[in-house]
Amino acid sequence: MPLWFQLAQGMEELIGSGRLAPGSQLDNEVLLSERLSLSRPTMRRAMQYLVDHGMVVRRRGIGTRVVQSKVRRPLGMTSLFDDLARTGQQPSTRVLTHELAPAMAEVAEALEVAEGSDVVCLVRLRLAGERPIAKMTNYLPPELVELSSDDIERGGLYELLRAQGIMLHSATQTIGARNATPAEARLLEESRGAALLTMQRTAYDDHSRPVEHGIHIYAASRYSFQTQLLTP
Amino acid sequence: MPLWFQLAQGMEELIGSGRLAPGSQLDNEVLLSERLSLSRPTMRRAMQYLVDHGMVVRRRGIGTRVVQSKVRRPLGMTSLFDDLARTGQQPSTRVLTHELAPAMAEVAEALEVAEGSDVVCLVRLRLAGERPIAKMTNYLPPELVELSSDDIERGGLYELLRAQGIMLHSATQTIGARNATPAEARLLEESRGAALLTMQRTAYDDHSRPVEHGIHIYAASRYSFQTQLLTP
DNA sequence: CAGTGGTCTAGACCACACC
DNA sequence: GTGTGGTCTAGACCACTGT
Repeated sequence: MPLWFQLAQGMEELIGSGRLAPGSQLDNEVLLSERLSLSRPTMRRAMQYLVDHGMVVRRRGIGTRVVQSKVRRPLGMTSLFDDLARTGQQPSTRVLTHELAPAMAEVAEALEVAEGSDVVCLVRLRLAGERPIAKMTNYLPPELVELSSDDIERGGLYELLRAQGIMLHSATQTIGARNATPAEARLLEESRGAALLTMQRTAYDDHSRPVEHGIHIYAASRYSFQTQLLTP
Repeated sequence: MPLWFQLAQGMEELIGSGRLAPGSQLDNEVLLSERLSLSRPTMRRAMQYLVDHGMVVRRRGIGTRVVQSKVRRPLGMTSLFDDLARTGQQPSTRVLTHELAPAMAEVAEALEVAEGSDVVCLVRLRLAGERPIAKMTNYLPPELVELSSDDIERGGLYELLRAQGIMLHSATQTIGARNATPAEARLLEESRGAALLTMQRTAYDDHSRPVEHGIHIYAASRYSFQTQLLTP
């Protein structure tokens, strides 16, 4: 583990625990690096990490201050479901469909395969406790991956892909909303025409090959997305 | 302008224009830095920028490859509205309300002021061409900012804040969905009970003071959010 | 002015992937 | 092996802020 990362983790711990108080000013980086017998670039690398994760603000001529800690969220997108999982509500997954099926136009375009060619189609129902909150439909190129339904019920899809040596690199998401069809309302235990959150996502590996396309619907009355973003 | 940034921009340009072909491998960083008479750390700083922006993939022992260019979006969140603006559909803004009003509980909490104390309340209607697509409600601490409705109709709210020396630092967003009330449906020219996309956002300046809280609703049939994200 | 972070250099060694 | 990116060091100068 790199020195600078250990350093950053240590400081993150200090900030998170409040031993470095929100709003307080850190010592300057030259002093800090001397005190820890590190070079300044190493110290700066750790500082950069803290800045990138929104934990401190640095200004030339002024110094480095710990950000007033709001709700500390990881960057990027999290969901209510993650929060539920953390706060103890039993989340679970039920596999509804797991089969080879011909790709619809949208899927074929996203996965860059011929329309109508076979792709892995996976439909899962996500539950919090006893109540369903999302229907997640995923499509994967068939040659990439060998999945068992058991594995899928247990862990996340992305962990499985990673375990097969597929390095995820980037993804594009579209978040929208629409009214539920009667069947969807029934499945998610919502009323007729209830508002649904929708998300489509295409994930790419580090060769820019599409690895997964998902079309998901969420019961909006019990689900939302949170993002924390830093203005660049 | 820093050397490494000019370098990064130059390479970004080369990649964007296709003179560095997608999928092609770059020369190793030692060679590149020698050829340009730069130190390796400077070259690495530029490379890091390209990695952070998803333009290249680097792997130890392998090399640096240009990512296959998908739709090149900026990182973070963009919206259909931005796309409309770029593709020429006339976007416009109409100020519906601009007044001092007592803060509701949600707003008071977000802006960290006493419930019922006065805050600037700003309600805008966003239109694409002739059709309304969003109702945006913003609350701002009254002492922070002096706004004219004219300014607001012309430019974005964030540009105005920046012009007043307020440095935005971070924001938290929650994206959800719900059914439109009759009044909302009428305003956005949607049918009764139509699905709406909702977004609440609180923005903070670099002293971690809340600077703005927004409660926005979007006509989901004509609006969605896009995000491009890199797996860290 | 003194103090801060930002940039840049020159060189060393290490960890990993492929042959 | 050989070649790649990743880490670390030591030191220099610059740009900005506040006094």
